[in-house]
Amino acid sequence: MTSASPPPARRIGAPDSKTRAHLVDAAEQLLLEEGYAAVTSRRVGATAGLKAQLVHYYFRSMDDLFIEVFRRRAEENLARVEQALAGTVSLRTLWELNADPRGTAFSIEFVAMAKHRTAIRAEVARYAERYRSAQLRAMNSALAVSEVPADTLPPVVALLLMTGLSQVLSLERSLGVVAGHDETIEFVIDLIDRLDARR
Amino acid sequence: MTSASPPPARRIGAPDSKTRAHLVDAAEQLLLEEGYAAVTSRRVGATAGLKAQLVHYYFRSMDDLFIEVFRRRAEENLARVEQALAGTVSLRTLWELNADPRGTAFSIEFVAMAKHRTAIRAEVARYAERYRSAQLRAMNSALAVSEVPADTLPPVVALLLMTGLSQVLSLERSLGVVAGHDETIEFVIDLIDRLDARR
DNA sequence: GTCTATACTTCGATAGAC
DNA sequence: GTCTATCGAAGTATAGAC
Repeated sequence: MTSASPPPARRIGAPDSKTRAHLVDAAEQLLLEEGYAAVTSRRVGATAGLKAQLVHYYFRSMDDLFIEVFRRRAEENLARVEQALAGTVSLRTLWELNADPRGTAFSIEFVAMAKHRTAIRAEVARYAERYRSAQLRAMNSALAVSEVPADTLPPVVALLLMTGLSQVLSLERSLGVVAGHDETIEFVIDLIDRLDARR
Repeated sequence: MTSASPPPARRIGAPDSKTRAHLVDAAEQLLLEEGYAAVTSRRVGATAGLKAQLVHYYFRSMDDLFIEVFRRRAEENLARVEQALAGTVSLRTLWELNADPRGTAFSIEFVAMAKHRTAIRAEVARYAERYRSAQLRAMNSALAVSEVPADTLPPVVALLLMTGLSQVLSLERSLGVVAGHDETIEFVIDLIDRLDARR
């Protein structure tokens, strides 16, 4: 659990501080409502009802704050997927985990940041691999149970198609572009349910 | 072609100025290389080798600059798709137009911005609909030629799957997460080519 | 028509007070 | 251990000189 920036000699607040948690909450809220560019120390402070300088007391840099926001949700999300994976998971469940709009909004912000900020990219990439691997295990078993042969539809392909589709849908919806969405969702869910019924 | 902001009483430079075009170039370069947060008047000026204040002479606001950057590329892109559409287009061509990594990088930035900035959202949404419609016409004809019945794979569904997949692939690649990519691309291209061969 | 001098705001970060 | 006073750099935008 190494830190993002090479350590400058400065005192940093306790990791379990309640104030610190409030700051992370405020940062997350701002991130989702106004995008990463709105997450400045001053605005985070104001949103949390605290002084802006506290952000720099609890976090070495803004990147460190972002990473904390990311980690908190990523771990929670990963836990959810791994829990759903405990039994034999259905394609339907897998689809619904992916389609969660809250998750996609979060993704957009962090992917946009990750493209240009090394510390954040490392964190996002690490999580993406773990997430992918968990999902792939689930997809493997789901397709096997429904007796879909791997040369008809390899699990990785199914997973990437699924992920891509739910991202595009969510992303377009956020723009107000929804032509064809209902038809597509209906088609996909219908297909998924037919496969799930084979088990 | 209305402007984004309600007009403040200030003089704005000629739209066909060469200096103005240089600023747009610089903004685009910065956007792609460092993300939208790096596109500030000062940095755009420095990149173009010009005074930062010129940005505000040629553009009412930074949003107006972003919209200009967007429009220039969007129109060019749309023209490319519509041109490819002139004859009967193959699925392969459609795939390749979508998979262009330069386009996806551009998309990420503008979609991230559009989520939180109304003027930009309006512009992006308008373009997205035109683009979608052009692509859909192409997909319709391509699938019809290959005799894929609409109840097996509706064109909208095919299009959204294709778009989603190419976006996810490009996005993950930018993070350095490429597990399963080659296999997926091979599978999809193979499928596409088999369908194209039926024509 | 084109550009610059300048104003004012907000940024991240630190040193040091409690 | 916790918080605040303060700094220098960078942000957008305008009014007015050429």
